[in-house]
Amino acid sequence: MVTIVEVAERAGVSKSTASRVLTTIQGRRSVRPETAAQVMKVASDMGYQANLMAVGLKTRQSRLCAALVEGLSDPIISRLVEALVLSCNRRGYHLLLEPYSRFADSSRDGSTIPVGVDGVFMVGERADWALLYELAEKRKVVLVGWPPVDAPVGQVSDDDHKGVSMALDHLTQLGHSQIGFIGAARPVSMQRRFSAYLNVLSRLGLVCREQHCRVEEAIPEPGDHESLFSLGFCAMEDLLVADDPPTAIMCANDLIACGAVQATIATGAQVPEDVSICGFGDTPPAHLCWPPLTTVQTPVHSMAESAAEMMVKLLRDGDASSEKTLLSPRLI
Amino acid sequence: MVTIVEVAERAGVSKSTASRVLTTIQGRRSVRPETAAQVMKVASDMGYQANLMAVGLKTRQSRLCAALVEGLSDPIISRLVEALVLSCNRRGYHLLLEPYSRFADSSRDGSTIPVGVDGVFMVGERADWALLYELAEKRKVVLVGWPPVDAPVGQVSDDDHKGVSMALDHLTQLGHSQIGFIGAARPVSMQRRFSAYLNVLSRLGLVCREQHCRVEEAIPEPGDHESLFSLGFCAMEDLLVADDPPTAIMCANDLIACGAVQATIATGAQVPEDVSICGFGDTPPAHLCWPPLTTVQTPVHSMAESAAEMMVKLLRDGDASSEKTLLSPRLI
DNA sequence: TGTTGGGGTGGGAGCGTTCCTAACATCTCG
DNA sequence: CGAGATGTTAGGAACGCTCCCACCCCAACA
Repeated sequence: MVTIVEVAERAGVSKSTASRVLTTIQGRRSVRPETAAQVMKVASDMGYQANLMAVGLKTRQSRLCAALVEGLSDPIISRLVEALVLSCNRRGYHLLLEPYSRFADSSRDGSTIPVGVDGVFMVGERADWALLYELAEKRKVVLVGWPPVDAPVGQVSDDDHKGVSMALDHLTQLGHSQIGFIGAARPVSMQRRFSAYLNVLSRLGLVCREQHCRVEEAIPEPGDHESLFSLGFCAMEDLLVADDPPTAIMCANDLIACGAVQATIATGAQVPEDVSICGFGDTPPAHLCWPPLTTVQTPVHSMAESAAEMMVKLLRDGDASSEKTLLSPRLI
Repeated sequence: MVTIVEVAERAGVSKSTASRVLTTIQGRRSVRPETAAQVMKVASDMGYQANLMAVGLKTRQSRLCAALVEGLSDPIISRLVEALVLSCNRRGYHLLLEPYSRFADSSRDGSTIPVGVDGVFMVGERADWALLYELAEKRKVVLVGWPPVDAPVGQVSDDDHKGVSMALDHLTQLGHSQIGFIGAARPVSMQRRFSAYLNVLSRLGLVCREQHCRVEEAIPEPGDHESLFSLGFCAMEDLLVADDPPTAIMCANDLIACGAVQATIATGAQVPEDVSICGFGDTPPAHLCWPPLTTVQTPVHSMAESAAEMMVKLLRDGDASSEKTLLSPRLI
């Protein structure tokens, strides 16, 4: 472990000068070029790396952010987190992974997030408002993938309405007019997708038949693939045996869509010849369906990029105003 | 931000005493019970939380570990990481998520792991030996899910051989004798599964026919679901049209198995009536197949638990000896 | 020649902890 | 009743760093 004083001694300068050279990003602040070069050389020769703890203690910022995530095994979440790590690193920040459910267990006071982390990303779509407000009091918070909320925190989300709209446009262009929906009443993202579905349908001049929609009341656990899959499977079985079944189905996410596809195939029908099925999220499961699923791609990379950018801006400017970014998805 | 001196002042003691009370885990070291209780009360009233940076600077340990992971979007990896976070937290450690690929980009000198993190988990099955040895020089390293390696690092892995053995036992009990295999030549886990397959087959007194095996040379990227899926799909299509096709297939992982199942169904055959298909990993995709896949469950939770335990032991005892743990999977 | 000014540099305090050492109080026993 | 043992507490240095402040030197100017 080589310290800055050792570097300074070897370079024949004081630790102040060494510090000045080593911490200055670009704007030189009055240090002779030769001195700077010398310090730089010695530092890299000795393999000097600043001690995170000491810097953090002194400057009162750790360049550490926490990512509060619930259900990392959810494919879309894991892709989002993966992208977020990269985006943060690119800006000189490291990411601390904190599970969310733990807060529900404990006194949910957020105290398990160590003092010293600069900011917190809350990623997922399950909202714990109490925790959010508490966290926002002492730290910068950026919500990723959450539904819009009225709080002084940064927010990045994908545009569900636009995604649904794109999907339904696509389906009507294929000639469908009887378009059903399968989803759940919660979490909020699914709820929003359903209302977007209703909304877009009326815009397109189509009627929504109640018997073409299945919105389950049971709230699936995050990351619980099986129950989502079987939700789609059962709902689809149900829809297919009814009179006058829909010719196309919009699903609230890919897992549900996979279930729906399998159910359709199990009854002997063809996808997409007999029924068109559209998913949402462009998660890995979408690639595991055969035939491949049509799906709305959540823009994980640009979401992560925006979130990280928003965080550094929040941290730099201390701007507490609630900034919101909505990103458009793409149809695959 | 409330410091320990403020707590001490309010409690009417010196900061030393406050520190003694607050840091002592259980074994009381000579502080009067009433004093301790008083300090405790004041601390919790004021919402005192020790400053991570200061503690880290002083004690020279941060209670921070880095998880070097490649391909978080791989379902088994994300489940493993999720479990690892929990296991670490339970032991008072926080987990820093670091992408792996970044090291390949940069000078792969591991310098992006901030000074101060106590230990590094390397999770995945893609081995970068150079990086490993370099890391192991200055830090405690625990390998999770890696193939066994001869280095002074902790190692936790699942028992591939046993898993394959269990699966093949199961298949033979169902009456199969013509058991094929689909996999790839890399990463090492797949390679090991194939050799386990050959091994177990001969133990069972069965012959391995070359035309029943497909071991692809192309190495799939971690987290690349599509290529694994299509690998399984194509290989299975191939196997089914051959003369005297196998009646059962052991796949090197779940994604491949999913592809194989879909390919079988696409040709009009029934699973498992006509062909039995077995996966490996018990990843979410296994639940998305219809009919549900038989699979070998990787014991992610116990792997994470062992890895975390091994890390704290390594950190505590400074024991550099290479400890290895093999954990048995379960058949689902 | 004395004064100013500014570029370049060193000294040192202090960030919030932990922990070593010394001091003090109380008790035990010869 | 005093020496030593024991238990409890306070003081202060140190961890590695940043940054404020003071300092020095030399050119420029009066």
